[in-house]
Amino acid sequence: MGRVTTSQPRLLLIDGHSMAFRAFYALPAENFSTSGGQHTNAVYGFLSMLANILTEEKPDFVAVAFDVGRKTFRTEVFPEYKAQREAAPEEFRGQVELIREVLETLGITTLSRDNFEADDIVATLSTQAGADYETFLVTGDRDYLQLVDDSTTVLYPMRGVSKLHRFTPEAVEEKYGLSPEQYPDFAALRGDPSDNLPSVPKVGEKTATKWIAQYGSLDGLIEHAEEIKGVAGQNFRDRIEQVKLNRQLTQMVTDMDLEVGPADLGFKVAVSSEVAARFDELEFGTNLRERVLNAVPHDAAAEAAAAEEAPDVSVTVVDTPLAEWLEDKEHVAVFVQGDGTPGAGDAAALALVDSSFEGLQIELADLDAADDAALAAWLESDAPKYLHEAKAAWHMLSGRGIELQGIAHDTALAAYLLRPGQRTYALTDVYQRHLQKSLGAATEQLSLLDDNQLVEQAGAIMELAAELTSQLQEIDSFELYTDLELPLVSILARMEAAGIAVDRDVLETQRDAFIEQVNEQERAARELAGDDSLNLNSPKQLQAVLFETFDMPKTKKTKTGYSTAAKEIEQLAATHPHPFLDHLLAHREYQKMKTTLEGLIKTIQPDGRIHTTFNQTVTSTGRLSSTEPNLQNIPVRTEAGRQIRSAFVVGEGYETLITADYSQIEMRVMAHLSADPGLIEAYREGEDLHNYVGSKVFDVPVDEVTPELRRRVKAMSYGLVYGLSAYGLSQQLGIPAREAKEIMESYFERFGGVKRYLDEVVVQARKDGYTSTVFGRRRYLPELNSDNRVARENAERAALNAPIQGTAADIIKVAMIRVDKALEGMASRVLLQVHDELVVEVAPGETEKVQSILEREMDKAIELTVPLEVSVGEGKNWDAAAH
DNA sequence: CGTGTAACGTA
DNA sequence: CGTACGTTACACGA
Repeated sequence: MGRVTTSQPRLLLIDGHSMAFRAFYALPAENFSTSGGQHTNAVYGFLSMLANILTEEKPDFVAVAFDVGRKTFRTEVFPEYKAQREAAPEEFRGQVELIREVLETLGITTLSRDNFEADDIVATLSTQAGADYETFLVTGDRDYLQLVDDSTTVLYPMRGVSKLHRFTPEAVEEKYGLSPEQYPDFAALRGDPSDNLPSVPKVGEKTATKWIAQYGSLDGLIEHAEEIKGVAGQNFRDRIEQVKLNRQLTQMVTDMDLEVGPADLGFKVAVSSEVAARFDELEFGTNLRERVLNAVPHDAAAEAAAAEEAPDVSVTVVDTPLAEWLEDKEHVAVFVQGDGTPGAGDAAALALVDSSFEGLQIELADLDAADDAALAAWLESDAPKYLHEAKAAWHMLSGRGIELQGIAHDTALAAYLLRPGQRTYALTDVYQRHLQKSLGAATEQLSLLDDNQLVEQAGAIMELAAELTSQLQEIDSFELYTDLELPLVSILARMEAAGIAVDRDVLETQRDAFIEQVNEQERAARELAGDDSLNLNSPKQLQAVLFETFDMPKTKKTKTGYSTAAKEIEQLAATHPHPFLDHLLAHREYQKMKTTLEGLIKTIQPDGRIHTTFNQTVTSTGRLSSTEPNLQNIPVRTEAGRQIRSAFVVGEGYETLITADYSQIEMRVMAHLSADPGLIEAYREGEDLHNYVGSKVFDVPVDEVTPELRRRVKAMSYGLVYGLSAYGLSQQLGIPAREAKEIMESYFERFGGVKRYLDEVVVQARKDGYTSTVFGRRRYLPELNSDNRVARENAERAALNAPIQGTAADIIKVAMIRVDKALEGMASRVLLQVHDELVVEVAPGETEKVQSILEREMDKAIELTVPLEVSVGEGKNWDAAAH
């Protein structure tokens, strides 16, 4: 609007490093980083700026130039050139490479050349463009002002990167009192601390401007050097050679031999799915992605234009009677709306869409008896149904007395297997992620519902089912999906619906006891601190008491001060005993127990049972997670903790609880994956693993492995599964780093297969971009190739752990399916899964049978090179059933 | 009121 | 400077 359009093509040249750096300092690094620790603030800021400029300037040709390293022809002439610059901050590392990758994905040319700076590339291209192009140079480096002319404008960031100042010849003149050609003369004379170019004493910006203006150029000034009076004049005469060198360095190279010219810098058409994948990797939202994508030519542009007229999902709503419509449908996408709370769900409305995208939308309250019965019968039949988050739908329908069967697709699960570790798998997000189309979320309130809103959701599920199926097949994960994750959906739904019985009285009695204890510890601690309103839960207040009132030695630093974690307090108590510390630690434990108990009591439903939700799409490794409440972290290690466990009891009509767990499953998976002969032998011989490993590592007979040695070996064995370092081991064991290193070396010497495996896993993952479990479950770890050391090492440890933890997760999922099948026809039922443990509620008379089913089916879940070991316990409550 | 951090429970 | 989670409470900024 308002811009004079010329017939000339528009050329945009960006100094990539310069602008990345500006972006880096414009946005706080700590607010932009991926879950793996790679900072992305410069990437984000750069792309945001790029989107703005592209939209504003609408260039026909674009290139972004980058420096290659520090060494250039300039440093050869003048080794001090830019030598004072410190290494870029750690947080900046890797971001330039990420920017280049995104630019390439966007179809924008990037250029760099050994021995030259980005300046020279830009200067050469802009010179080649001459008057034939309207050229825009984007940079935070004022040396570029020498390139400004009638057809070349420099866009220079003023504050942050959002406001760009336009330097035309007039603007340069106005700001510096010099012409663009005079600018490099001025810069050479003034010197430049940022490039480490020396200045002339007594000659600053003012004098430099005056002299250059007076004599027209540096050459003119040098010719008349003898005329200049005063100390400044003498200083200049003394340093003419340095100034000449400055001028030489400031001069940009305008005649590089580049393999491309301005006309070669057109956009390549960006593939929006690839752009989406890049942005997902960087964990950027869809907002920036849309802005950037819309600023460049891309494949979905045509679709998007069409989409403005027609909705993305195109479904025909019909008014065929329900029962008739359902006849001989092969597959149907189902979208259910309602409340998916386990044990308390309800369905309000649903939509059905068939494979020809013909659909119905039904409010359940409106159905007549015949249709109601037909619908229920169909939902409970084996007829294949495609859903998104089928477990929630199961609970909704369960509220209407319908037990959903025939779950043939769950597009949330499919999306999870394709891209684990995403923050959300909501239908609209998955739709956007995998089909690059947008879908409005359905209104939750029934009264506000459009006539076809639910049908659109079901249509999206139908579309996604086809797309995700082929994507899963491409990565050989379709069987994992159909044979493992999908069958688990209804098993988990039934577990959640069953819930686990608790003894409310026991929980409340325990809670009251802990309240007493908490109050007592709090009173004592407040008295000692001399502050009767001290909040022991406030790290801030605690720091004040510990390090100011009591003046104790400082603990480990945290972001907000000094740590008040139990571990640190314990250390403090060991070196500086103080009753306040004892009360504090006691308070911590009781307080934790108290809140755990209060949380649990709140979640008891009217049936006297707690119904957790198992999430199947949360973890990046393949484990389940448990929420509302989390029943996978109920205390067990302390006596007080076991008391809480004892409140989880066998329900009415049932006889007992059985728990069955895999012993050392991750170590066994490690033995299998590493194929280490030593570990395999230990398990095959049925040795106590840690004693066996201890005897090898410390070179003593098995029966001479002391408890202390065993403890160290155990810590190390488990640590290795997590990517433990020698330093970490020394910290955990409280031994010198040297000693820890020796133990690890000795371990790797005796168990070379483990060492080889762990190294290999990272190498392979770096090459592939992902790790795989025995069952083919992938975890993508792009940050293995990050330049950011912290991010990269985090990813390496994740790569070590993912195949092991993930395979163990796969195994127990297989076991759950087998156990569920074996329990068919019996009244006993699985209630909980805690990663390597199943909790079963046993009906009268079925104890022995259930026990043998668990032992058999869990054992047969997979055949590894080492045996699995399942241990089973039985009792009236969860604690008593432990073993 | 929502968001981030510290702390701490589990496998 | 050991992986994977969820919940609680506090502190802070909109």
